[in-house]
Amino acid sequence: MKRGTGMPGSTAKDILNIDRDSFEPAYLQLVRIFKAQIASGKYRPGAKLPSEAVICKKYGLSPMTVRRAINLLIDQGVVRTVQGSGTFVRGVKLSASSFNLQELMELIQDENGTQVKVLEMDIAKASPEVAERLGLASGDNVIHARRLLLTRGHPVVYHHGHLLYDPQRPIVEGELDVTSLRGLFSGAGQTDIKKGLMSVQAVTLGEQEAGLLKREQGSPAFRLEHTFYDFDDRPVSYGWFVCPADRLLFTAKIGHWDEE
Amino acid sequence: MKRGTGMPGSTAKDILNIDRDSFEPAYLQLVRIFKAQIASGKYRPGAKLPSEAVICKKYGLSPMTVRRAINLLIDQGVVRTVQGSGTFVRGVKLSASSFNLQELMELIQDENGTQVKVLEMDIAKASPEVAERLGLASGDNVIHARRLLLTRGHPVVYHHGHLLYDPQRPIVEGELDVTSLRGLFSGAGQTDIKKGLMSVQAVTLGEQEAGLLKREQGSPAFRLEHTFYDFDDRPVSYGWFVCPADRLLFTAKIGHWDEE
DNA sequence: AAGTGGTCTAGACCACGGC
DNA sequence: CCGTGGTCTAGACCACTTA
Repeated sequence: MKRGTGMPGSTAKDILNIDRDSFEPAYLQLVRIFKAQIASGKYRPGAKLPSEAVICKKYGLSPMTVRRAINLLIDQGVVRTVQGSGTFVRGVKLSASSFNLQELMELIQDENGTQVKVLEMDIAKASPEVAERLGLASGDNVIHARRLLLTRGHPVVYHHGHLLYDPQRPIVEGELDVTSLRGLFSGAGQTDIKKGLMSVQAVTLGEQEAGLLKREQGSPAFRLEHTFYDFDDRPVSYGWFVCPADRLLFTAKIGHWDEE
Repeated sequence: MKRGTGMPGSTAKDILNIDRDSFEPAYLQLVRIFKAQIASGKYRPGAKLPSEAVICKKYGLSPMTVRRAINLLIDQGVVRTVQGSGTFVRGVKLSASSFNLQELMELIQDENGTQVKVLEMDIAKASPEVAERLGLASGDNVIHARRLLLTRGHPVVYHHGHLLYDPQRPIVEGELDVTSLRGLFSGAGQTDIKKGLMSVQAVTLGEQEAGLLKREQGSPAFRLEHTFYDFDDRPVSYGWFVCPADRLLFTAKIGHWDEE
């Protein structure tokens, strides 16, 4: 009676019922069942789901297991619970849209032919703006980096970064070459950075950027600004990525989708 | 011995320990405790947390409660678990950045002085592109809407939308005036829309848009395209919002922050 | 008062990793 | 082998809503 290969005696794909022999945990099966029923229109936004006790009986599960499934549905924004009243299906709300950097990541992690061209990499005096961002005095030394990322020979992202220069500390290792960016995106290694603040802006390309990215001056692009902090809450890295609009797009699904 | 007002005998703010009399559930307290310890640097990225059994003993909690806390930390991207091995603190990864429409929402929901100026609202033949998006034949009727949102008299968002025109069905009610947009953003009402697809692009303003939004032609802006579907999976609404770059910015926090 | 969601217990058995 | 995370049970008590 343990999970393992698949279905023993039950009919092939018995959706809407818990298969105790499935590799898939019962609570996930329950989540799937309710999402399917909502997507099918059986439960419309605003509708009330059966009470937890009823669900327990119907599927032969213990309250904790049912609760776990419902908590997942809540986290995913599918339902809403009101204590003492019931569990209700949520409507679509635009503000629930959540965009991530998946697309940008895939651009950079294109293993086939991503290369980094270092345009500049040296130690320089911080400009007033950079000094403020990094919490330094104007004129302090920072590592200044300008890089161009190319996939299959075509420029796709321009990065301009400023790193804290502190002879004491081993340079925030990684930020200095290709691996660096890959590491930041994939999350490997990284033990010196505690947190970061990111923002996305819409901009038009200046003369220099346009030249580097081989686009028309004034053409639209995303500007992704970042500030990273170490475990002492000191900002250690400030900079931005510029990516032409024709190479990048953020997408999001909202509401009730049958499958991910 | 039940949850209620606050602390009975324990010292004021005994962080790092579970207060059984707090209004805050034990599992949330545990989450807070671990996040604080990680943010403080006690557990660095890559470090291994105590085993669940140890945590149970240390805080006098049952396994399910501890597990629930850890599951939350996993969902929040704070830790990663490896079966048979342990629970480990995750490093910062750029691709975890998640942006939402909070900022845009606040623009529109500025109760003080948001108003909608309807520029156009009529029934027209669908253009080939719109027809394709809405799954219609070119030339079918659609409701065509162009609106300008202003806060305190200043234009901030331009919306261009196309709605399925079907005499059969009560018009996807809401999409037609201010309340509409508010409703979509806040998620009130809405029982006819099942799901939506959104995308964010960087663009430059055309002549007409620039005029309406009182900006320079060619200045940068966000274009937020949307397609909404009903419970029969028919696209019922296609359109886009245009918002000048100087009025909008998407931000995200990644990594380990002490407080939200 | 009855029904609902919310939290929590004290175990159980399993699958997996490393010694 | 033992320790780890992963799932699940069969209840308990509480707070809240509704009538």
